[in-house]
Parts: sequence; structure tokens; C-alpha cells
Amino acid sequence: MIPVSFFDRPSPIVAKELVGKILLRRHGSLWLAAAIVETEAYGGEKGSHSWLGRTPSREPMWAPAGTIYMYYSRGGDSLNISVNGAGHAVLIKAGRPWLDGPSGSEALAAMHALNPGPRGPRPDHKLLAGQTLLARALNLRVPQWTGRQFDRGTFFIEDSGYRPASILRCRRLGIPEGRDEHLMLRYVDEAQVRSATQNPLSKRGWKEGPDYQRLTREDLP
DNA sequence: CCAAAGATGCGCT
DNA sequence: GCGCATCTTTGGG
Repeated sequence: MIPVSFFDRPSPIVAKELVGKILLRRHGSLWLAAAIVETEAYGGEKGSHSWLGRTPSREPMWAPAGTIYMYYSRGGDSLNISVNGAGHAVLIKAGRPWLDGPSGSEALAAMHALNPGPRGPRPDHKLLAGQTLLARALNLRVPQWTGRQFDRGTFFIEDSGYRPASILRCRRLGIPEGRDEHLMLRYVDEAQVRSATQNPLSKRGWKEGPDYQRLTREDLP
């Protein structure tokens, strides 16, 4: 289990270093397992939920680093973790099934059952390719988890040793104009980009440098 | 009580 | 790329 101190750092650092880590979620006798493919960092800037005001449902954003913050929007639950800084957090935006987990392919079948597609099963690489899809496949709901801490008995994050060879850093998605939408606070494991919500490389008009940057070995821990 | 927005997902073109 | 379904939270009456 990743120590709480991991989260007690600025949101861009935590967001970048969470890419490739493993979410482990107990489901009956199984452990559902997913590798994190995409994250977004949120601080005190506009665009962050904390900027909208401190309300009961957003309170976990101000809780000590490592606290789970979940919210419901547009028909689905989303998973976040509070980090260093008042009202700062990281959003877990996409993942992929991790078959080297404790329950192997049994966990994969369970995740498919928890998150079926509208017309039959989804392709494996799309099973957790979105923030609400990820929460659904891991059976994470706002009422049960917001405001709580990770716990090695039911839900925690592990370092498998996997290190992305390159991470793409680009703009966050869904941020309205005028709300710091240009900030480069989204992080995607380039090797797993087909499990991300959008591919920065194939987005029309986007060029390396101004629109996205590639972080490689020297930039990564 | 109700309207409106919201860190989205999906199907169709 | 665009429109529509989704449903909780919020804030104003």
C-alpha cells in the first residue's frame, strides 16, 4: 500500500506519479485490479471543484492528504484523492485491467459484470477508459467512499514496480472556457493511450510543445 | 420545490 | 465532431 506521505505533495507531482500505480479493490473473495492510465491535477485555480465553494459534498477536498473525494456528475461517480494544499486533489480519469493482480482473470470477468456495455461486453482496454467507467468497474460509489481513507482490507493503491516509459502531459478535459482550461495538468501513459479518454496525439490541430509534452525517463522518477 | 449546471458516455454522422 | 441521456448537488424562491 502506498504511504499517505505519497499524497502529501503538490497535485501535479502526485498526478504524474500515480500514472502506472495499481488500484486494488476487494469484491467478495476477489481483488479487482486496475493500472492507472490517466490522471488530472486540480489545485486552487478556476476549474477545480474547490473553486466553486466549500460545501459538504466537496469537504473531502480540504481533508488531510490521502483522503478519498468522490462526486457524482453526468450520470456517474468519479474517484479523486486529496493532496497537499487546501482544496487540492487528483482525479483518477482512466485505467486498464491489471491481470497480474491477486485474482488474475477472475477479476477481469467481475469487472466486466460490474460495467457491461450497452450492447454487450466492452473491449478489455475500454473497460476502465473514463472516470465514471472506472468507478463503476471497481464498484466505487460516492456514499460509501467519499471522505474515507484507503484501507488495505477493501481498497488501496499499490506500486507494482511498473514505470511508464513516457507520459503525455496536456490540457484537462471538460473545463469551461475562462476557467484555466489551458493549464497542462493532465497525464497519460503513452504506451496505454488507447485506454485513455482521448488521445492527445491524434487530436486534430494539436502539436507537441504548445499542446502536449512528452515526459520521458529523465523527467520521471 | 425546482431549475440549471456539471472535471461524462454513447450513438450517430 | 455533435447532440442527447444521465441524475446528483446546489442555490434561489
